[in-house]
This record gives sequence, C-alpha cells and structure tokens, in this order.
Amino acid sequence: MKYEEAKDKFISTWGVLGSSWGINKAMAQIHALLWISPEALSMEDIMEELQISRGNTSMNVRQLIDWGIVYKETKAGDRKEYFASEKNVQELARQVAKERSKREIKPVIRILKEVSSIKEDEESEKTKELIKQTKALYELTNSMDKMLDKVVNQEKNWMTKVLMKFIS
Amino acid sequence: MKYEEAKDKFISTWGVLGSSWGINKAMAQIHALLWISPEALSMEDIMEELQISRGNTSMNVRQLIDWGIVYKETKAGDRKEYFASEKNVQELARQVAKERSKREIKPVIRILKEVSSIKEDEESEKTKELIKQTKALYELTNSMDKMLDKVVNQEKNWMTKVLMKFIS
DNA sequence: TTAAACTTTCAATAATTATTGAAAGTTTAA
DNA sequence: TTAAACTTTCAATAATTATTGAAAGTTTAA
Repeated sequence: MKYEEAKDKFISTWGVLGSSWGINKAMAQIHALLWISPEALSMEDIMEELQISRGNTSMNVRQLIDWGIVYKETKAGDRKEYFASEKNVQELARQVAKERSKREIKPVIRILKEVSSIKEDEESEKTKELIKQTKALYELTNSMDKMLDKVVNQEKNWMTKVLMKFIS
Repeated sequence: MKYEEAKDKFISTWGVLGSSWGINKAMAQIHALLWISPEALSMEDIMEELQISRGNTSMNVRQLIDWGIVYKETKAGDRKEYFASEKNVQELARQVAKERSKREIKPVIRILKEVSSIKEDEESEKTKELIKQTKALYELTNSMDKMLDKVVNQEKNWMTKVLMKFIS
C-alpha cells in the first residue's frame, strides 16, 4: 500500500468509526487528516484535501477546538490561521473521555438517579421494577463514568499502565 | 415524581443517550421499556406505549434480539409473541460490549494495523508521521478493545469487582 | 386444507442531520 | 481609515437515516 492509499483509507475509516459513535463524519475526518499531518494545515488545505466546503470546515474545526483536540497556530507573516492536532494519543483519549462524560454521561446519571429514587404510596410491581432496574443502570453508568474520570484526571501514561494491568 | 412521569423520563432519556452514541432511538426506547417492564410485552403493547408503527417495532425488536439483549417469549394458549429484556445489568453490558467490539472496533483495528505498517522506499516526513500516529492509535484502540474483551468474557460480577478496584 | 391471527418486508415518505455557499463579520497591513 | 484577506454565520438544500403502513409471508387452530 502506498502513502496516498493508506492516508485515504485511514481518513475514511476514521470517519466511519466516528459516525457509528455519534460523531459527525466531517469532524472525524478533519481530525484524522490533522492527526497524520506533520505540519499545521490551513482552512484551504483542509477543504482541498477532504473536498468539503468552507463553512463545513469552519464549523467542524471549531468543534474540534471546543473538544480540546485541535489547536490554532499562526505563522509569522501569514494572515491565515493554521490548525494542528493534539498529537499525543493519551491526551486525545483524555479529552474525548472528558467531553463525552460531561456532555452525555453525566446528564444521564442525573436522570437515572432521579428516576430510581421515586417514592410512591402504593408500591406496585411496576414501580418496584422501575426502581430496581434504573438503580442497577445508575450504578453501572456511575462506575463507568468514575472510570472515565480517572482517565480524565490521569497523569501521563497512567492509562497505559492501568490498561496493561487490565489486559495482562 | 409519579410512576408514569418517571417511566416516560427514563424511556426518553435512554432514547437520547442511544442517539448520541449511534443507536437508533426507537431501538433504545424499546429496550428501555422492556428493561423496566415486569412482564414480557407483545408487539401491540410496545407499539401502543411508544406510539410507533408495527414495522418499526418489528425491525427494532429483531435488532435487540440480534444484539442478544431481548428474548422472545411465548404464552401458552396465546398466539402472540412476547418480548422480554435481559434484566441483568452485567449481562447487558457484556452483550453491548461484545457487539460493539465486533461490529465497530475490530474492523477499525484491522485497518489501523494495515495502514500503520505500510513501507515506502522513500521514507518521507509525511509517511513517517502517518506510521507513527496510526500506530499510536492502533495501540490505544487495541488496548481498549482487549479491555472490552475482558468484559465480554467476564464471569458474573467480574466487572463490578474490577470497576471497584478501578475507582477506589 | 383453510382462514384467522399474527409477523416481516420494503417502497414511499417523513424527519433528522450534514453540507453548501453567499453574505456578513472580523482582522490586519498599508 | 480602508480595502484586501481572511473567517464565521445561517438560510437553503442535499444527504442520510428513521418511520410508516400496506402487502406479502408465516404459523397454527380447527
């Protein structure tokens, strides 16, 4: 496999993976492109490489910056903005874990807690089951989120160490 | 909060969570409904509760069965099929981990491995970076997948134990 | 067997989500 | 200041994904 082929395959695969985990394809592909690019790329560069519009590029680059996995760079004597990916894989995982926990898991935990602690005068079968099952889900989700928090607050290489322990 | 309100809140929240992780809303909501239901429900019951069509119900119930987290049940002297959720939270996590690993992670790992092991005569900066970065991603994804495999092959309560160790 | 009671399939359509591109906004060099 | 070089916004549109519902298929009781 040649460089160009490998690059295209990686970018496209990353886009597909993103989609199946609820991440916009363009966002995932821009990330992939920057991830393997030795230097920062301009808006034009990204548009050109991925064949997407200026607006699309602008919005998705901003989202990546919001997620904390892409940075703006400037070049002396150049008015364009350039974008570079966070290159450390631990830090990438850390940021993604952090954002997904904050945006999606924590709100669900709040609801699960709320729903699993209803009190009804007449304790019907249905109510008991609701409480029991949502409580179980609350506990699982909570444990997984605490694990994500650990990843988020990791010191460098923490995750590798733990994962190693995990899989050994 | 009353039972009905709690139920609706749970079902709707589970649907939203599903969507943001790439799982069809109807599928997530049917799962939520069965998860908290003390008895198995018929197609009609599900259609009625969630206000969705017969076709939609049929397809998504089948998917849940494919995922191994919903079972068919029959009642003596009744021609309808009834559907019941796997009720054990560990087993639910186990099955979801298994399916997502198989369907989404493992194929990506294969591509990452392939892409990260290209060889080019002329080793340009770009090629080096591609290899380095996709290799790092390969290793991370692989570790996470091995972790999922552990969850998948867990004995009962294995996960709880490990998660406890993790978060303590 | 047959016909009633169910489930599944799938083309049409609706709903949602992503993308475009032009206009508006911003920044900076001169 | 101004105007060129950029970026962002957002309404319109395209693409994708989910849903419907009627027709076809299947199962079972009689």
